[in-house]
Amino acid sequence: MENPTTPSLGSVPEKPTIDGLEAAWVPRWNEKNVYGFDATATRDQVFSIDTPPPTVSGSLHIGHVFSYTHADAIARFQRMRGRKVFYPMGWDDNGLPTERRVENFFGVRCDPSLPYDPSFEPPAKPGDQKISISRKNFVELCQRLTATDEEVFKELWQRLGLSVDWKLEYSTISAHAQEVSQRAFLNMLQRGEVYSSEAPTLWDVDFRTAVSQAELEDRERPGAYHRVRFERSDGIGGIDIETTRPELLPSCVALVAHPDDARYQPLFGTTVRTPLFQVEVPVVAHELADPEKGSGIAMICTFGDTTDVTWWRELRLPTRALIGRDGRFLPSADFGGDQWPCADVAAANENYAQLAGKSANQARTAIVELLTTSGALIGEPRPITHPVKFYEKGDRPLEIVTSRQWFVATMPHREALLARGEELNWHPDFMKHRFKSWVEGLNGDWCISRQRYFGVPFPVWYRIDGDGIINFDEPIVAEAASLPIDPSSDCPPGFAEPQRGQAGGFIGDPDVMDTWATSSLTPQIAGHWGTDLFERVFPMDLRPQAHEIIRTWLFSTVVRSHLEFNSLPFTNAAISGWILDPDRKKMSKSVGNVVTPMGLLDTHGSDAVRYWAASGRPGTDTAFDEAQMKIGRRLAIKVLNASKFALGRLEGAPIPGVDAITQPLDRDMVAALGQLIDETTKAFEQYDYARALERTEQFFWAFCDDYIELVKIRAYRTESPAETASARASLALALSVLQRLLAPFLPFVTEEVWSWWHADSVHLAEWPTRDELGTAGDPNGSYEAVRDALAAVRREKTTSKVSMRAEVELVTVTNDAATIERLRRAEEDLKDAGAVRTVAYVEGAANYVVTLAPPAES
RNA sequence: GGGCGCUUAGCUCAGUUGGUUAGAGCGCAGCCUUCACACGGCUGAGGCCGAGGGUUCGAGUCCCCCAGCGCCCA
Repeated sequence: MENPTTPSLGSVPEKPTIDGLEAAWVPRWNEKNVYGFDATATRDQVFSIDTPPPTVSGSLHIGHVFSYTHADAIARFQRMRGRKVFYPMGWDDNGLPTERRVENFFGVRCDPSLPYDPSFEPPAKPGDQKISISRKNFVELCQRLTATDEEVFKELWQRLGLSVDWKLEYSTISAHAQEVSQRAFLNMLQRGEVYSSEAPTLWDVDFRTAVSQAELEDRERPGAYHRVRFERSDGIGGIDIETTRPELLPSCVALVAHPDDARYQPLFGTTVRTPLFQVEVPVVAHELADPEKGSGIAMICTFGDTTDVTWWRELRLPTRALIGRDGRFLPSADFGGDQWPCADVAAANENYAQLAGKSANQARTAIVELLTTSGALIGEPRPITHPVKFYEKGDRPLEIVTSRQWFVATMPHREALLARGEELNWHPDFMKHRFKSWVEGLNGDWCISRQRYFGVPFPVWYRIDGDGIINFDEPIVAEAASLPIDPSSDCPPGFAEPQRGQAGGFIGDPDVMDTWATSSLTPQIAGHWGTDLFERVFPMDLRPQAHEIIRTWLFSTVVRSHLEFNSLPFTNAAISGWILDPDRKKMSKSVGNVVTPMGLLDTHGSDAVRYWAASGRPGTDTAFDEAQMKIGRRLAIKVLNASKFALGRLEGAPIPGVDAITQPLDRDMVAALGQLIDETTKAFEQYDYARALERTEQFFWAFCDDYIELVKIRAYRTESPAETASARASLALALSVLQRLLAPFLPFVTEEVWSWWHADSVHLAEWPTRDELGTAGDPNGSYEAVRDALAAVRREKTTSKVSMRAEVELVTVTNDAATIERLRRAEEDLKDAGAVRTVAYVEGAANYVVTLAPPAES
């Protein structure tokens, strides 16, 4: 390595401190465009990162700091290796979380039927009663709030030291992101990969929107098995079924048992009558029926759960849906209609009247009463606890409601998607199983439409025929050049605004896209799909993210890229773990709210918090541990002090090159340094930042505690120029290498100390290589042998309760010949570091006898 | 029910193709008012590597089985 500089330490503070380094360096990095992407770089020179866009309406928690630090360490490593790093930051502002926050923050509610009010201003303080506003007004408030959220997030990210190129900032609600979303949607439509259909869909009755399988979660809820008797149509006996949802009895379309179930085999093909409603339903066979569950025979209703939907579809059963979009039973049912044969319509309607307008819970109470009275309820309901499907952000169990939705046809591509999962490099590798089991468990196409307001609209309209019937099958698509459009305010080609909603006219698609339908396009959005830039960054090199969104973000991105480009969207996925409470439980809200990321950065310093984060191994859940941050802080301070001291030894004269490294101790230390470079480089190449940090840290402390101590006097000594030069060259080399190896983890303190002897940023310096060591490295065992002897001297001083500066009269080293030779060649260093006067050597089993000098007369 | 991961010192964790007396940090104890660092330094005491079985000259490391914890999927 060349060291043309003569350190001039005029800029080194007398008492250096790590406090305030963030405030000093963030603006300078911005000014000097240290992290700017070189948009002229060719694809092979680029390292591109598909940064997760955080949901801005949520607050950033410590888990974000954790995983974003991991990605940043990798970005910094790649940048120092000479790659042109494409590291954007996006904001995910679409979707329900933002809507909810806007409703609460401003005290408003969206009513799409209202006209836009350009002069609307929300009240200074939200009132008890929410104000209804138009969709456009609502969206404006969403944008206003997310804009301020984004500023707060950006400040935190900069403070944390993320080496993002802020010129590449994007948001998922921007016109650009909308344009990309709509274009990608239209491409899929053209290729037949997306379709709309009136079908049973998972439905949240509070948000009144469809949700997708990826947004489900099971929650254990109390319920009860109700044993209900159906009378056989032939009049010879009844069949008892068990159900947790007796209120769906009027929606019953069949009974089902396993085809191999001998108890029910004779009944397949026969019919039974539902109690209370006297509807004749068949007894059918299907393998999904569980003989172990309840009485082994179940009622199929349209629709109680997703299994009902499967049975309904595969067995071609009629539809008798009775739950509305508000989760309440419809006002009436068509008993006796074409699809609804009924032996006693009057009784059925009378009983149904007890359910009409009620919620599921209320209806359950009512029907249990009716069943009890009629004698069809056998025994008492048996309480159980069972998993119930919820929308992850919802408070009431999901219903299944038939509605028109847009779907991406994922099911035909399952095998191909599984192959994509295999093709992707997962870090750690075992995370691939999450993807695999998710794809294998898919039970339907991906529903991407949401009946919400704040999101990307579908760029289509529908013709209304002369009779006022909407033709959903042949949507009018927006012209590519016009994107992005909002079909609720923009007019389709060939129509005029007055024709909206009129017979013979058109109507816009009312829905918005699922948030994942947009964020699955982050490579296209960030990389400006369609421009020259995209070719330079796609497929991305790295997707860093947490494991909880493998089934959503990672999966959906793979789907979109597979369909659009027939490739993976990124070649590597680095999956971060979760932050757990110190008691190993999932981080609780209460703790997360008390311990804000910004507060931690204030208390410990950004480098310290990053140190804690980078200590968490890839994919491993990590305990929230402020003690670890204190250790990181200590390391940062040590970097500061050790650098100051070492540079002080180098001051005043040119630093010799590596050819000057001639002393065995120095050459052995440099050999170890070379090994460290190999190890950390390899670890980083495998995305194992934690190992790189651990090894570097370990080396660094030994370097400070032992090597600097051993050579600090020699580096000053003038009577033996070669030995002095060797010490000075080695110190400079090791210091330079260590500062650079630590730079991805401790960007602030390393930049500070680097600036004391370099003009350019350490973050643009070259990642250390063995080449720069020249032939200086020579693994000869001296470093370890001398450290061992020094430890023996220190041990004696400690047990004798004297200062480390106390003089030692004699050290008698007993050891094998080779070790003795190593020590002999570094004897002066040992004497310097241990204040030793004489060293004697004896061959034999390893032992040190340290004789302290009598205390000096004072 | 299927799958994945974890179980090593009081705590948090390393331990990369199996190789001599198992490592680090924190904490703890003791010492050192040291001229880079008291936001420090030095030294030390702590472990039959979750249980059982197997392969091997040799197992924390490989195989089988069991248990506990966590997560993913159904």
